[in-house]
Amino acid sequence: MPELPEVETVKEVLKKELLNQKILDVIVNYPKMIEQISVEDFIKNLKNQVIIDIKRRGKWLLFELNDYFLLSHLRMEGKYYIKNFDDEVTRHQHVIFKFKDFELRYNDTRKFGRMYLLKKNNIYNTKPLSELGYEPWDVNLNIEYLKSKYKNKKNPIKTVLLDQSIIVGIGNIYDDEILFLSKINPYKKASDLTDIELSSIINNTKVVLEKAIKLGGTTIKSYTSSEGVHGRFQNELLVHTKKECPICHNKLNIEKINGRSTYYCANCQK
DNA sequence: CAGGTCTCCTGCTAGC
DNA sequence: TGCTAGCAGGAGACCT
Repeated sequence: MPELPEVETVKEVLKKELLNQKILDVIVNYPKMIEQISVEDFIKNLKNQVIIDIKRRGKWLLFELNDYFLLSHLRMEGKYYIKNFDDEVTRHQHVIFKFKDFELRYNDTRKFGRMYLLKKNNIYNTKPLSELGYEPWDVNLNIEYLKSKYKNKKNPIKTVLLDQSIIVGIGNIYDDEILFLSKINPYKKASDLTDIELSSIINNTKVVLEKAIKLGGTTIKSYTSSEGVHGRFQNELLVHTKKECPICHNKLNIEKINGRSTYYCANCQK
């Protein structure tokens, strides 16, 4: 499941292939994937646009074109494949972008991914990007900021860390890793966290995500960032998917918190 | 405003 | 062996 490091990896892989390439045609096999505008307009507006840059904001991929930004959220299983024209189109390849010498195919088994095509001006102040909180490395992400955001949050910190309007990029896997490194029990109410705990969360978010980016993300089950690209961070996971605490060797708790499977050590995380 | 629940999807798995 | 019910999960919609 793509979280920030996986999207960062996809971005880098796609930049190598797609910069300065002109979109010649687009095929949409699953219209619900396109938000806000009709498939007809989506295709019409994309034709002849050149990919000037590819950026990332939170878990969103941003394809910068001449006149638009194409936003793509991979959600659970979205992947981009570079294919030849005559490669077989499988049932999970929902959007196909045709370039001069190859095709870019958006593949998504569960069809949860979404795309927006937005006029270029002011995209960071337009939904969906306007709803996002700080990047983990933003200097504005500090204890005072988290305190103000968490003040009225009675939900478990496990749940609140997933809230993209506060900090972007954390998904269910890295959430568990961050809380383990911070020695914080996932059930602890966000509003009850001390300054030291908030500081730990800020630091460990950066530590975990930076390391995952260096290793090309995490490959669990079906998720690969791009065809043939496998992350290696899964080898570094401390608690998520694990059975035993790497520090005290107690058996890890595996429980559902607000519907999300959560791995933690009840002994080390207070 | 905060929080709970439902929804979207399909592949996989536990259980019979 | 073959079937099905149930589960996984990011984020938005909708309700309280």
